[in-house]
Amino acid sequence: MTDYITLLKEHDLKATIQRTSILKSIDKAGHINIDEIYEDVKEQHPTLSLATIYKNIILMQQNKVIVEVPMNNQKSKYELKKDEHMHLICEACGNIQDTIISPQTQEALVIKNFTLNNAQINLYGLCQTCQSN
Amino acid sequence: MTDYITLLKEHDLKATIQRTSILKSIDKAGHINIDEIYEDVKEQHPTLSLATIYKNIILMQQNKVIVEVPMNNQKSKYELKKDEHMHLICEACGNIQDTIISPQTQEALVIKNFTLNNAQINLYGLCQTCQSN
DNA sequence: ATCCTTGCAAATGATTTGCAAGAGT
DNA sequence: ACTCTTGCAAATCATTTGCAAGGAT
Repeated sequence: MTDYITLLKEHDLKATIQRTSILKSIDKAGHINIDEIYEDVKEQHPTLSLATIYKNIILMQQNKVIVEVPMNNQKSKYELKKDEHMHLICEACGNIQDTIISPQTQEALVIKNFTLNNAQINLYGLCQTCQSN
Repeated sequence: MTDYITLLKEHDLKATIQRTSILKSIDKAGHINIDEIYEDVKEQHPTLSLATIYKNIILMQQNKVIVEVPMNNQKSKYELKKDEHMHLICEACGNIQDTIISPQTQEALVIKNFTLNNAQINLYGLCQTCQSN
């Protein structure tokens, strides 16, 4: 298990119960939206409010602890910041799977006259399980 | 100029003034969000309501006339559906530029055990103009 | 001790809905 | 003529804010 307290402090954020709980929830789920975090986190901390989650999601994004994954027609999900990767998003079951970006693709993302900061590669389709149904 | 009436009918939608106006607005801008469409479209059709835009954006997405481009921390933008391409999104000026996906990258997007439907490749960074400022 | 964070309730903003009147085929 | 679409206002849902009390360093 990652040490969420250290993670927060490394990014200049105070380590509160609320923040470590939110991080634990994101980490456990992999990719999760705000309402789902709220549902999850309430079990251990019934008084933790939605407003607190909103405030901290914004803060932790700014401080690069987490990353937003924008979804088509759905609420954004969030994940812990890690190396760049692609998302395979199943349009049937909503599941998101991480996949590495091949070196060839990496190269193709180097574009003339554009300074790349962050690449979002989201592939929408059907996961293995949903293909067979 | 594309014929929006034909475009709509081909996708089983009635051709109303409201819809052709929205399409014209999207086409003109390239990438545009709902509020911007509203501002634009009101000039010619002051009575056209926001609710109508929302309803039609949903409908035209379902009928594959337009495509949503989800933005990090901003309202989604919309574009006319066309061949797959990448988006170079400038984090400074907000401008979006379309770029083709190289054949090598195309290949790399063919993933085992995943049926690809639609690829969203969004590169966030600085455009040429904003680099020099 | 100080400054930051939380939780609540209220405010704001975005999106959706119901319905009667009007438009498209 | 028939059915779908529009515009309005109201309803709902999502997100943000202000503030007093509590927590982290």
